[in-house]
Amino acid sequence: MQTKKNTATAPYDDFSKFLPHISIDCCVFGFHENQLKILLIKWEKFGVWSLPGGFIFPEESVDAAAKRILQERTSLQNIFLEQFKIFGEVNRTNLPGSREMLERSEVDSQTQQWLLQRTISLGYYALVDFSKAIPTTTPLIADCRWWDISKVPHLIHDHADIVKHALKALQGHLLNKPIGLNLLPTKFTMTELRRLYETILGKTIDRRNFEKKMLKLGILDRLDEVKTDVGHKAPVLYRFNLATYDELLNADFGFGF
Amino acid sequence: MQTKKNTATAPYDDFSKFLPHISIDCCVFGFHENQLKILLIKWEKFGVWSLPGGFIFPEESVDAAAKRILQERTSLQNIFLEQFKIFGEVNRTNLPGSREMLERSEVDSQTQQWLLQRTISLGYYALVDFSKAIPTTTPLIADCRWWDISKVPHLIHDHADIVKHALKALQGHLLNKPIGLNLLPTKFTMTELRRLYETILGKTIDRRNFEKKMLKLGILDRLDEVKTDVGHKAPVLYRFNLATYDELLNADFGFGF
DNA sequence: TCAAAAGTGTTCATGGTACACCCATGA
DNA sequence: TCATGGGTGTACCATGAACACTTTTGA
Repeated sequence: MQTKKNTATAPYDDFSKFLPHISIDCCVFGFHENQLKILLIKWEKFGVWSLPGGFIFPEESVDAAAKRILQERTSLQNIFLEQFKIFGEVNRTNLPGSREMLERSEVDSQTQQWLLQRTISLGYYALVDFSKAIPTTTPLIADCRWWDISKVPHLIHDHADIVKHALKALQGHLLNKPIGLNLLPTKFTMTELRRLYETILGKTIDRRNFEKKMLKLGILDRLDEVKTDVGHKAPVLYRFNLATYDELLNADFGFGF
Repeated sequence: MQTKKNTATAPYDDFSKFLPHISIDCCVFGFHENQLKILLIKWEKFGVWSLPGGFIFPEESVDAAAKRILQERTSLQNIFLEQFKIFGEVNRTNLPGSREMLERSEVDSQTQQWLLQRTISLGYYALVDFSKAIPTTTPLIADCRWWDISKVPHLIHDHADIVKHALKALQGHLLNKPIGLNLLPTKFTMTELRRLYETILGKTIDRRNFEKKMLKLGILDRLDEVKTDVGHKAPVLYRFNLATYDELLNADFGFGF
């Protein structure tokens, strides 16, 4: 796995350039080896893992800020982003442990205050093609890497809660947002697509019924190409048909009525 | 319709008590005479209609702020609230027209600055029992009343857009949030429930099939009571069975797989 | 030759949709 | 007595769920 270093980023003392009391936290999901992955960062001075996040410039829309933050972390343009929840409890950045952690670190008191102050976090999730994202560190961020969703380490503040809610949102959006399109590489097998659904929903799905249903949706193009070197019968590759996929997403859902 | 006056509210010059750059805007929905209604306020000094909204105190959670804002406007406790979208464009509070409107008003320049500054709005919708909410004015708010959702007047800033997104969220939540429970009075007829669904979805639903499906869900108790004085055969009244309703909402939705 | 996953169809049960007639009530 | 909506059942169709055997490939 590739990791990039980016040394051209804002130092601590630039926080005053941002809007106060508002942050963005992002759950970046990827899919690799039939596992759902999440991108986490480790703060250099605190030695604690956290969701990638950041703050908003006064002349920048919230969506643009989220995009900027993620570009910095993944080196990707055009990331699929969804805002899923606001985390607005008064003490979420000042829980037992947060203050102690900061005080133990070598961070100046002005920065400590910024990081401990009451902050409303806007929760986004992002879907990226695992094979194209390049986890990128910056001077403040000692590590940035993928974690299996079932093995995330202890996280700062309420970030474990944020991940939980992001997963729930992802489940709810599986049928009406382009989740597969954004998490899979351009060409994929039916089994890879099914594993993605199984991982997100947390249950197994009948192989034949899944294929029938997916093909009937009309959003997949079957390619004249198979995936070889897999140790068994070579499976056919598919890709999403963007035109019909868009049509489907824009269609009404009927809601059963 | 009852309207209450509340004279004990913060004057203009108290804005500095709130967190800057963040506001809450609420789409309060009610249901009356088979029509979906929305509660709007009219600013005294600007003469323009707007969503009820407000700001957040430093020591108050976002949800608590939304609750407080709505209690002030409806005199209701325990309002059903859902955060549905963030409105984060840079110029959303400073669109063509906003500045002119404020300059024409008699509002002091400090207040003008507060109202025109870049503000991220957290969009909530609320569902209330129309018959129990009491639209309440305050010294700054000259009018507060229900509008038919199809007849909302011109609104300040991007509030028309906020309403549009709230409606879409409401449609999406119709099957997995307690929409009917919160919009209808305790006792209601099957037709009233169906009209609510029809209004929100914007389409007609077969009367017999709707009743069958609703009853099969097992969330309705049929009462030994009818609604009289209706000019036709007296319809049976129902009420929601909270226990089975909760069970249903907490259940998985299957997502078709 | 063995292990692992691919490819492929049918049956059954459930749920959705379409549809029409008589009844009770208040004006 | 009339207008309005209430109450009720069936037939057809579409969709979902369950389920097993043969084939291909790489190790």
